[in-house]
Amino acid sequence: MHARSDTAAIDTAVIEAFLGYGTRRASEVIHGNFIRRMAPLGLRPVGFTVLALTGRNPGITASQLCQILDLQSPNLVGLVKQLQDRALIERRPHPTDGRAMGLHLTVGGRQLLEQASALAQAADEEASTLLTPDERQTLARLLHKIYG
Amino acid sequence: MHARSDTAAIDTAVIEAFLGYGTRRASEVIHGNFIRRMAPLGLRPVGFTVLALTGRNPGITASQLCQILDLQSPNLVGLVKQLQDRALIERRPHPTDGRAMGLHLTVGGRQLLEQASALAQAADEEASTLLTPDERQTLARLLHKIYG
DNA sequence: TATTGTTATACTCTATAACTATA
DNA sequence: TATAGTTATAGAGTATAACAATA
Repeated sequence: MHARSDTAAIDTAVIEAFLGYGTRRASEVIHGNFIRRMAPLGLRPVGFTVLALTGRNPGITASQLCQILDLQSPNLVGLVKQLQDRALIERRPHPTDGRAMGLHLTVGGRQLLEQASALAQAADEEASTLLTPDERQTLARLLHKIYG
Repeated sequence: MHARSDTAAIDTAVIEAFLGYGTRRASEVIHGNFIRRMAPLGLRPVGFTVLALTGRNPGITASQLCQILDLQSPNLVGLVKQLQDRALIERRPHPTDGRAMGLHLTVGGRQLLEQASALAQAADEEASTLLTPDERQTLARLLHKIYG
């Protein structure tokens, strides 16, 4: 459908009062920007966060990523495998835990992360043109009080 | 996995700076509260918003719902059908457009919406206990500047 | 010609159960 | 006994193409 029906007279205040609705809709807007801009790099939101966390925390494990990003480990396996196949990350034996593998960025992974970070920043800014820098910082702080 | 690895030493600031990350994570927290609390009522987030919008805007069409909620119409068909099968909403011919059907709440639908609204409010509050009433209002306002 | 609503279908994301190897 | 990582699988959410009826 190519919807063009008139919605001007519809009262939406009843759902916009909910933070669950506002966070979801705002998330989808930025998510859409992100997907579109990051498509040429072959990165999706979770893949980007994995690259970013690995870049800042060399040797991080899949288990730690799952805890921080609230992922189920079976869903991370394939993603890590893809990043490894693309030679963006390496898996090395964990120095003290024989069960675990430490993740590290390759040179190519670090280069891609730099490009991706700029695009992620652009996706953020595209969605928040109506916000002042102060408001953006306030928004990030209030959101962290919910998920942190 | 039952992750309990130590994440205290992990630097997460690099991703928490992004509004895309913050909105997504906050959305997932409230979403989880919502799903858990709303399960006994058999309502999911989108189903709730459809009931709420229909309750406040009797005669609203599927096309209008799709525009407001940013849904693809094929994905709304089954949901409306379910709500209709549960006798929560009725579809009546649109007064001026022979193609469209106007949606209306039944008495049971209005009763369920009342219960669901209270649970949705509880899901919001459970997630925002660290926010003052002022901060919650500010958060809703800033989010609306992104998705509105 | 465009829009409403529909069916069928595919793709992504997420969740659960069960397994191994190691702690 | 518990955790790290893996496999297989199922469910939910979302997307596109194509269609009939009406504007």
